[in-house]
This record gives sequence, structure tokens and C-alpha cells, in this order.
Amino acid sequence: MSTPRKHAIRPATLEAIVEAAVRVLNANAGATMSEIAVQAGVGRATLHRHFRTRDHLVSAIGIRCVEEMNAAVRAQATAGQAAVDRLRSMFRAVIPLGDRYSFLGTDYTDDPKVREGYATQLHWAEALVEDLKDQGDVARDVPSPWVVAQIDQLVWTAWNAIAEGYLSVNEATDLAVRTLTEGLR
Amino acid sequence: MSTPRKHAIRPATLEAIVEAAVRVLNANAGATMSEIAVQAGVGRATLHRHFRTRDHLVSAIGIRCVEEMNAAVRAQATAGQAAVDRLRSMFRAVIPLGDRYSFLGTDYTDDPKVREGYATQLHWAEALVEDLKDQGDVARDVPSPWVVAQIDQLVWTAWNAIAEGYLSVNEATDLAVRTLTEGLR
DNA sequence: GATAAATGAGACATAAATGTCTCATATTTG
DNA sequence: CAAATATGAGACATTTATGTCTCATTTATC
Repeated sequence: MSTPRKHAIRPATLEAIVEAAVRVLNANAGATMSEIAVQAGVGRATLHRHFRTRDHLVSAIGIRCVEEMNAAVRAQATAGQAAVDRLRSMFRAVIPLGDRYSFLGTDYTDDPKVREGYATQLHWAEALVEDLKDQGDVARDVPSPWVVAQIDQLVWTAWNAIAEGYLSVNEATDLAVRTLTEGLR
Repeated sequence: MSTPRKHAIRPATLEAIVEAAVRVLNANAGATMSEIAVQAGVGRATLHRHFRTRDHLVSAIGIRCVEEMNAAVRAQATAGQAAVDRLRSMFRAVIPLGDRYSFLGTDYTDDPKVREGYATQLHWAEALVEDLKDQGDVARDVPSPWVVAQIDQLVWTAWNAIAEGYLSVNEATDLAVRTLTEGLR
């Protein structure tokens, strides 16, 4: 759907468009096609040539982000590890993507693929939380949705800390794990 | 500025507009004047009569929200209390406002009054964090911006838990405090 | 009840973004 | 080098939201 029949696209052009779109849309969810075209260093017509409508573009970006996230998580998920270590690996993989991910929160895409990818993530997180409870890293009386939400928020907080320059990726990762399990006392 | 010279406004009308605007803008940051007018049960012309432009309306709502927040915090802030209790009071006062507050995150208002109110909140939170550290509720080695961010996020998580119906206000408040200090272990 | 004023409904002009199209130019591919 | 084709630039029509204005109707105030 995102690649019309009649026109091929040069890899460099596609790359420029997608990267610019991710950047611009994360900064401003209501950004216009012109803005994106300018940031991509590409003619506005070229945008419409490969993404019929703005919605198509937004969906494509949404799919890309969600797949990126899932790929990052999958790449880090080693089977035999303890739950806490898997949590840490996940944080480490996902936190650096925070700035690309944030856009999914605001600019909700109705695309089924995005919903599906998001559901996959949720499912994965729920399983992790269950394991964390099994191994005593999270108390049983805490509602799982609360833990999942907390993990989500920590990703954002951590990325923000890195973006503002007061923590490194490693420090932020450790602090996120610590915040979740031990708290800040 | 928000109340033009020539036209007065009926309290009921103002109330309807402001409430609808808060509701609609929180649900969708890009909502149109028409949508807000419809939700308020008011003619679109009436909106423009009292808020010259859309920006004026958004600013007015922003100011309202920030003042509401500050008022809620101030009303709960008892002087002699321990830091943790002040944290708890703050959570309890602010969490129920979560749905009105969230709009400030996305629809950034450039209005100086909003910035000022936001700065006040930040300052207040920083002072609280300092006290929490003094009393040993938060470890000294945790960067204060991290703690402040965490508190901010917890308000949102807590409100969300209430909105989804799996926690009461009291439960969410307690869990927020617990999550911050003890963690979820 | 009479006067004044706020509101509702809708017409209107304007601005901005979208989406389509054409043609000249640049780039790839053979 | 030559042919094919992707791109850039811009014109164009269309849509959508904004903001202004008028006038009839409702509401408040005396």
C-alpha cells in the first residue's frame, strides 16, 4: 500500500523521507507534508508520489517504529536469563529509541499493523512482569497493568534524562531497573 | 485579554465553553473550534466572541489548568508535615486532575502565565525532593530531575489506573508513594 | 412588561494544507 | 553514450478551519 505500482523509489530518497518524518513528527505531531519534505531535502510531490496521503505516511512511520522496537526487544531477549536481567536488556535496547517511540503515544495510528505490533509489545511486557513476580522481583499484590505502565514510563524518563545530558545510557538503564524494583530510597 | 471589551459573557456560557474545551482538547490536541462549540452546546460565533482566536482559547485553558493544579497543591500543603506525607497529600490532590492536566504536556502553550505556573510547580517539586532526600526517603545519589520526572509520571500512571477502573484514588495514591520510595519488590 | 444585551444560526472572505498534474532536469541503467 | 525513469519545481483545484459580520431570537435586568 505504501509503495504504489507505477513508481519505484530510490533507497536514498526513501531513507531521507522516513528519517525526516520520524524526526519531524516526533517533534510536532501536527507537522505538515511541506515541513517533512523540506526536512527530508525532497520535493513535496515526491512525498505524495510514494505516500499517497498524509495518513499513509503517518501509518508507514508508525509501522516502522513499532517494528524497530520489536526488533530491538527480540534481539536482546536471551532465553535462559533471569527476569531482572531480561528487564535490564530490554531497557538497554529500547531506551535509546525513546525519541522515535514517543510519537506513537500522541499520533495514534489506526493502522492494524501498528495496533498488532503494539499488542505484541504489551503481551511481551505482561509475560515479563509475570516472571518478575515469580522470581520475587515484583510483589504479587501490585496490579500487573501498573507495573507495565511503570516500565513504559521509565523508558521515557530514561531517554529524557539522556537527552538532557545528565545520565549516560548505562546509568539510565541501571537507574530505571533500580527505580522499578528497589525504589529510590 | 480573554474577555473582550464590548461583550460580557454569561457565567453558564463561560463554564460550558471552558469545560468542553478542557475535555475535548485533552482527548485531541488538534481539536477544532467547531468540535469544541458543539461539545459546549454553544454557537461557534460565541466562541470567537469571547476568545478572539483559537490560540487565545488554548492559552486560557492552559492557564486555567495550571492554576487549578497549583491551587490543589497549595490547599494540601500543610507546613509541619513530614516530606513523605506532603508527597502523599500532593499525589492525592493532583491525581484526580490527571485528565485535565495531560493536555499541558502535548499542547504546549507559549503563554507566559502557563510557563510561570509550570515553573512554580517545578520549583515546588524540587523543594519537596530536597526534603525527601534530607529525611532519607530518597537516596542522595539519585539525580533530582529523575525524581521529579518520576513523580510527574506517577501522577499520570495513577490517574490512568483510576480511569481504567482497577484502582481507587486512595489505592492509587498509596501505590504511587510506595512505587517511588520502596519500589515494587 | 419593556429595554438592553447576549446568544444562535448562517453567510462570507481568507488562509493553509492536501492531493493531482505537467514538464524540465538529474540520475540511473543498459 | 543513450534511453529510461525518478525527481524537483511549480501551477492548479479542492477541502477544511479560521475569523468576521449580520440579523433574528432568546435571556437577563430594570
